[in-house]
Amino acid sequence: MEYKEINVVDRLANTLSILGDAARLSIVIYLLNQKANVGDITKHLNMSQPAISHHLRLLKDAKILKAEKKGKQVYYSLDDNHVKDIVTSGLVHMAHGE
Amino acid sequence: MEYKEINVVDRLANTLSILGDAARLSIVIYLLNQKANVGDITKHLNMSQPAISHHLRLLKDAKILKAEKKGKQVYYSLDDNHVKDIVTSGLVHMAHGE
DNA sequence: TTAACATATAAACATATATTTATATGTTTT
DNA sequence: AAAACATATAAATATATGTTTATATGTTAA
Repeated sequence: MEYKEINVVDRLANTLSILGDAARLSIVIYLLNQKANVGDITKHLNMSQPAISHHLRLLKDAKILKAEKKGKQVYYSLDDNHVKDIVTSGLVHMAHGE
Repeated sequence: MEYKEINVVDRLANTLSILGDAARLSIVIYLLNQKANVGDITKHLNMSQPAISHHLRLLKDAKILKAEKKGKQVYYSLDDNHVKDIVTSGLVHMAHGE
């Protein structure tokens, strides 16, 4: 018997809700083609460092990002390609939409 | 000059946040292959009718669903195929994921 | 080992969101 | 026109979420 029994719809809803925040979505988009550490991301988004860390934790908990410690910085990158398709397909659609 | 100047990222984030709720996502999935009225949806989701109406309004405001009045019932259906790809691709990924 | 740096955590606050209960609006049928 | 029905709206409440400020943890450099 599985550890937690959550259906596909609930899991997808959770993933989409995590992606459904402009700050987090910007982070994910920034990381579509590169990995970056917290300082980089903080500068890129122009937000406070604790706020960024908070969002990064949510993204990591949702298995959207993974973290890799390299000296005193922590580099974040996409955990896999599950989300990449959703985001890029979303971006394409938005670019077309009215 | 445009009425409101919202960039692609903000609009996508908004769409994803609307989809990122289990009740609303269930409604959208239910409507992937059919249109249905509020009563149908209410029975299908086993929620209160006002709660369903509330979610339907959010989905309509986000241009995810459109409404069509037919007698005393209101039929809801996908507004276009923008969202269909996002949801179906999301479902596929979740079905594969761990 | 102390200082400087990078990131994470915690508490506090403000805001947003979902759900219920009650009621209103609009449509058809009798 | 009244009754029955389908849906929408409003107010109230509860809960969740994002941001700030302050501080803690862990790592490298001096």
